[in-house]
Amino acid sequence: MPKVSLTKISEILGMSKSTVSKALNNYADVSPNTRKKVLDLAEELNYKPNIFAQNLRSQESKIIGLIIPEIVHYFFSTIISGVIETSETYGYSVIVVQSNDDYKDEVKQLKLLLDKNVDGILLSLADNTIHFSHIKDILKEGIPFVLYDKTSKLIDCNKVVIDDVKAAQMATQHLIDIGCKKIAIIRNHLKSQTTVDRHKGYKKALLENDMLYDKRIDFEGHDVSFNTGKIAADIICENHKEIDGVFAVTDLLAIGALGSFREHGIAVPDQISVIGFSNWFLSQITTPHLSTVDQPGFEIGQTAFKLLHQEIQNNKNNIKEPSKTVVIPTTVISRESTK
Amino acid sequence: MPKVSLTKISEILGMSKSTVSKALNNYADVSPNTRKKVLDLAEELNYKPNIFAQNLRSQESKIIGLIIPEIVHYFFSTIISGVIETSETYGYSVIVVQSNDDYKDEVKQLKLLLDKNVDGILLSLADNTIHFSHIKDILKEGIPFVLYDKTSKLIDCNKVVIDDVKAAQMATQHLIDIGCKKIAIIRNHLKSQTTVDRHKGYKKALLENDMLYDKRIDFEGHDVSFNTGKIAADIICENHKEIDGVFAVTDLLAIGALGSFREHGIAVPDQISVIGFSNWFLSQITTPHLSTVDQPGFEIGQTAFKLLHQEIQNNKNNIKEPSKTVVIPTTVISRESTK
DNA sequence: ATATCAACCGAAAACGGTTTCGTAAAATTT
DNA sequence: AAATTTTACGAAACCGTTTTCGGTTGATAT
Repeated sequence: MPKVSLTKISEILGMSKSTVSKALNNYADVSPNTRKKVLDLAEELNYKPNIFAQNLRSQESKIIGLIIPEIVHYFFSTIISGVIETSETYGYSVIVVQSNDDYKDEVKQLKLLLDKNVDGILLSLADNTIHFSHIKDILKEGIPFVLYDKTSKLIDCNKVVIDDVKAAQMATQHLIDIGCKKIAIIRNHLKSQTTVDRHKGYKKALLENDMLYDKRIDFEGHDVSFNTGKIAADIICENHKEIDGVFAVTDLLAIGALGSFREHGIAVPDQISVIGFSNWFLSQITTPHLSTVDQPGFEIGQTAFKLLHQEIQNNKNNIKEPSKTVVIPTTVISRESTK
Repeated sequence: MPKVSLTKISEILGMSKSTVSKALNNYADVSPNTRKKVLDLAEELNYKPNIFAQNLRSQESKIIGLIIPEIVHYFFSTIISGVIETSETYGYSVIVVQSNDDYKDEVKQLKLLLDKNVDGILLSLADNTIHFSHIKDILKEGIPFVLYDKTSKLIDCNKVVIDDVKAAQMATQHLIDIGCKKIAIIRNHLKSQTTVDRHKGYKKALLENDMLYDKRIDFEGHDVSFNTGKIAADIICENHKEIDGVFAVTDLLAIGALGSFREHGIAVPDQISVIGFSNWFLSQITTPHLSTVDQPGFEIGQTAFKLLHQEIQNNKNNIKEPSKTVVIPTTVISRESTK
């Protein structure tokens, strides 16, 4: 079955490509009569415009690129979902690639997307990205670009983030509000910016409530896994009977701690309250259900796309706007693990 | 900064586009001398071929479409990951769209991808898809297409699936092997094909071990959620003390059951063994860790892409191959919840 | 000296649309 | 009846690349 092109239609109808094109695109200078003839035949032959030709002409693909650290990750998958659903309503599609939270891959994927001539790019920085020339290059070229979630002050572009400091502070404040007197933090190293910020928020809450920051109950693991949370909580059970509240910088750490407490026969929340961070799906199905901070991935993705789309429009109209950073609000979700 | 095209390079160098193009594409009929001049200037001007023009010429985009029922879903996200990683090594990108497990959306997204002129499509059928004309149409057009996970015998195309019957049988057999005498099943309605098959596998295992299928301990909920699992297990605790094994057709159902058993003070696995299905991430971090059936999403995605790629190649070479169905093997993962 | 052949290059068509601009015919105004 | 405007259409350029098909050199073989 031969593809039916605009040219073919024009030949059949004995008119020029121009007229056919105009008829199909609702131009004013085509008579109702010919318009009908064109539309009818197009319908009959099931004509679909060749998008490659349209892309070439318009120099745009209506496709954007999304670089995500990890696809198999609850929080990030909600972001993907937010980006994809929103972009669809604007007539855009999304090519998704993965950086594996690695600088090398990030650079590679960025280049790959540029080679595909996407209309814009959404990126969350890999953990170990400390040089930004690859990003500054594309900003210099004027390619629409927005950073989401993991960003850097050293890059001047549109961003959408959450306020990790404030969110962590609210989580800690929640523990204080329900009566905790000695609150530990479980976290990973301070090379991750989010961890730095959440750590800061934790200390800020303590300070504002005239509680002392105690280095001995600041548990630093080498990652944010279930096991790391478990190990930290093991130490709490053995050496720190005075602790009655735990703020874990991720839900996974918190759930690991929950497991340890159960094994040690320590009742949550009666003896110790636990709050996590991110509101992963699984925090709803632990026993007890985990209190946490909702980090609205869908909304982050949605907002990121909208910013990008705005940039794309501005680009077309030669408008330059100063960069802005949108902060998506977070909320503390109180469930069974805090009381 | 104006985009630098092949034409521009040819003008600067005072030669034809043809020669420049050939130099860049390693054609034999260009002298080492001119080749060097072209390559040097292209390098200097940071020339990037315009992919829109290449697409138009070659009539291919090196992009495939992936239609997934739900993005925010552990199993499906592993499939996405498998498709994306594999396609990358073949030089393809992936546009991801979501059907929300709904027929209407499936049709819409399929059309959307076709309009984008993707080189091929990967699809998992929505639960309520019972007419297949939208799919048969694109098969008729010869567009490379493969079904993964949820498929239908009524569609003649390449497929990649798991053997749900066999997997469920193995899961049940595992319970029997460890000594369970009375095994319940927790599932949703039989409108879902996967549920039908897993149900079948459960009964098959019972039959082969001369155990009676008992309708009263075949628990049908209206979905496969945590809560449904919990409710079913509540009934088990109250009315069916004889049950010493539970096969849940999803991990979520199993975890709901686990929660109920804990609340009722029933020890898992000492009093009752529980096995789930899918090996979601969260099955590793429950207490006790959940035994389950590994459903290798990454490999499914990987294989699906490879099949699609084969189809694309065959299409180019005008080769027609008969459809085949690849069955990805599943394995029982024995953890703490069965013993 | 001519015929043969390889090496190198370019003109031009092709992919399939969009859009500008010119113009002939028809309709309207003086 | 002449001047003007509107309507409707088409020619052609353009987007940027690939590839076929000749053709012009210069070197080699006869």
